Amino acid sequence: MSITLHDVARLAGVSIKTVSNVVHDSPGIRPETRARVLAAIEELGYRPNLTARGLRSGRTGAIGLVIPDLRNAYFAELAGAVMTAAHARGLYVLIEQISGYDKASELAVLRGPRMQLVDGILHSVLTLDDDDVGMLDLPTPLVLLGDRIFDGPTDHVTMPNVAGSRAATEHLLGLGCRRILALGAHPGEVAGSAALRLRGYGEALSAAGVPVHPELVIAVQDWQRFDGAAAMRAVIASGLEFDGIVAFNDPLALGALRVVLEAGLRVPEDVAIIGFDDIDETRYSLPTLSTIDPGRDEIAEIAVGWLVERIGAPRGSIAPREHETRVRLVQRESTTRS
Amino acid sequence: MSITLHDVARLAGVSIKTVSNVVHDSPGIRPETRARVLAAIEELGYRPNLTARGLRSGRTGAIGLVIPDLRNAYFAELAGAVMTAAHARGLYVLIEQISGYDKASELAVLRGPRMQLVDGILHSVLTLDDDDVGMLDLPTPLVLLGDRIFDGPTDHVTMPNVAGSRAATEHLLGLGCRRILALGAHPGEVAGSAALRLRGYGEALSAAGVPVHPELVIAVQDWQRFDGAAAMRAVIASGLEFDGIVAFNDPLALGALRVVLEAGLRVPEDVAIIGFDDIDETRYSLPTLSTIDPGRDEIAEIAVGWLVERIGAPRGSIAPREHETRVRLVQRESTTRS
DNA sequence: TTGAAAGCGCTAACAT
DNA sequence: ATGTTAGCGCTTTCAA
Repeated sequence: MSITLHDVARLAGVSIKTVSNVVHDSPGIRPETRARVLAAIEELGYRPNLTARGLRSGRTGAIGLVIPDLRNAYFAELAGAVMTAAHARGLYVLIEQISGYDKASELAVLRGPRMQLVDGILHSVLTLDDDDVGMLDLPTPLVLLGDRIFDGPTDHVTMPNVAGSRAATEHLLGLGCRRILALGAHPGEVAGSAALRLRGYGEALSAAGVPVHPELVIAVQDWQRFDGAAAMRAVIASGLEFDGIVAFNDPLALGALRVVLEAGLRVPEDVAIIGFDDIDETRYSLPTLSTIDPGRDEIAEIAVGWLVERIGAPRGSIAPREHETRVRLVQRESTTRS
Repeated sequence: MSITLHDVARLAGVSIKTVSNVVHDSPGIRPETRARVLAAIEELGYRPNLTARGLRSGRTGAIGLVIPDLRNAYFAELAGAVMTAAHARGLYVLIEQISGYDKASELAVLRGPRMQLVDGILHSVLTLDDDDVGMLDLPTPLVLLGDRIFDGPTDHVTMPNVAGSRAATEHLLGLGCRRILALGAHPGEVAGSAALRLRGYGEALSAAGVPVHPELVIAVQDWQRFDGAAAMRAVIASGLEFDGIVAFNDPLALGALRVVLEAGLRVPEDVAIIGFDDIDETRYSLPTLSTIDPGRDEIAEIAVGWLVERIGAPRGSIAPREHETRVRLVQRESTTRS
């Protein structure tokens, strides 16, 4: 069996209360007592039992991170950032992936048994939307990430979707592009990144007085390289003319890049391409990919901070807050015409 | 406060033992009693407190996964596979990243407070080697992943490093390549993937009667795209002749691919390139990248299974086991000459 | 400044 | 077939 407070207390010749006080640096302990206890702890190699502490205190010291898929580079990088932010506050992170692409799976994870042992949840919303905010009234403190729910019952941290894709589009317009594809639309979707990024695209064109051609808005199923490549094959086969691509995320852009090059077009001379998310890979493609940096570390830092505040505060005492990170356009070779 | 066994017992008019039995599907409960208890559970929305259960049973229901870096695609994909395997057994996964590239950081994570609340640890060894196995004598059941420690005190699951790079090299030899670069060596390293993969490369050449030229073995600092690109720039600048590249992982191969193409060489016609790990990205590069599939799902499945066995068995009762996954070469465009 | 004791919610040995 | 009860290791009043 492992060493308990009692063992330490016995060796030090004090009560367990005193040992506990020493462990917690509580004030009002005579230096010599403290030294004796510390020595006993050292000698026995005592380590507090976190489970027992959790049972007693009602806290586990863990936060849950609910994300769609760790295999997706964006979320893997986000998870890394969240872990860093959490560790800085002495918390650990329990990552859960949403198993299916539907509301039932998403709610199942949030309500599931695993999220029982966390003090709070960071949730990157996948399919839920404003109609479902009622379902988010969990007993556990919650902070939302992503772009599907804005008027939820709790804090929300997001990236500048509209401003980002607007900046991306303006960047291509500045290069002289006039027939810019918007790659990654989800037709019929109202909430969600696809809708917001499409809005930014439209705003940029309108502001520049460039007509918005519906045929330049390219729908895709998913946001993987595969989808970007497939969609671009169809575009090229159809003979549609274009001179720039604003892709709604980096994998889409990389998939499109590949097909565009295969078709014998030059990037950025014939077609300028820009992505969104600034995943690591964009630095190493050929050509390197311009993109929008979503401020992942900033998102993680704010979200964890807010969650910690909520965990420490009485339920309902904090009004929902909203934070959007700053836009930063990262220009690389795919949009740099010499 | 939350609902406890007592609340349910009171409502159902039974003792907490009976409720506990129902929750655990223990045999010997009259159907009508069970129905009554189930109804009470439903009515009150009772959820067992996992912390209390953990304190009582000495199990937490969690396993720890200690990996170098979630931002690395290989480990992110491995983590996903481990989570899937763990969930199938009703366990959750606590991921920890090793903060620094040194033995102290690595041991700190293994011994750290967070690994206290797991029943067992899956550890992808980063810097420890055979000299350090003594340090792995943890109180917690442990299964090792990776290629640095083979004669450790516990189970070890690995991929076919030697056989994989040998197969990769043989594949290029089969295409007619005779001056094949080995990209990714770590000079002086004995344990670790780099040494093993270099051995496989040498074995293939020797078996084919092709001389091993030391200048074709290219050392790199790290195994990122950046390093592959930098090393290849130096190679090309030096005027060294080569007609194939066996890269020791996929990012190295992708970095090299980029530089080779920039230099005006054709892939695979002038230079055939093959990587190692089969990360998702290899399906989408231009050209797509041939690689060695390390059997990630198989690794996760076996490792979690063995860890569960160790958790359930008395300490020291299971002799160390070893499992190496099967080699599978994935041929894609970068080595397909028509 | 330190000690004694109750109890967090659960499991399991022991009774009935 | 079901009930009683003693802890798991810790925190936390309440006393001394």
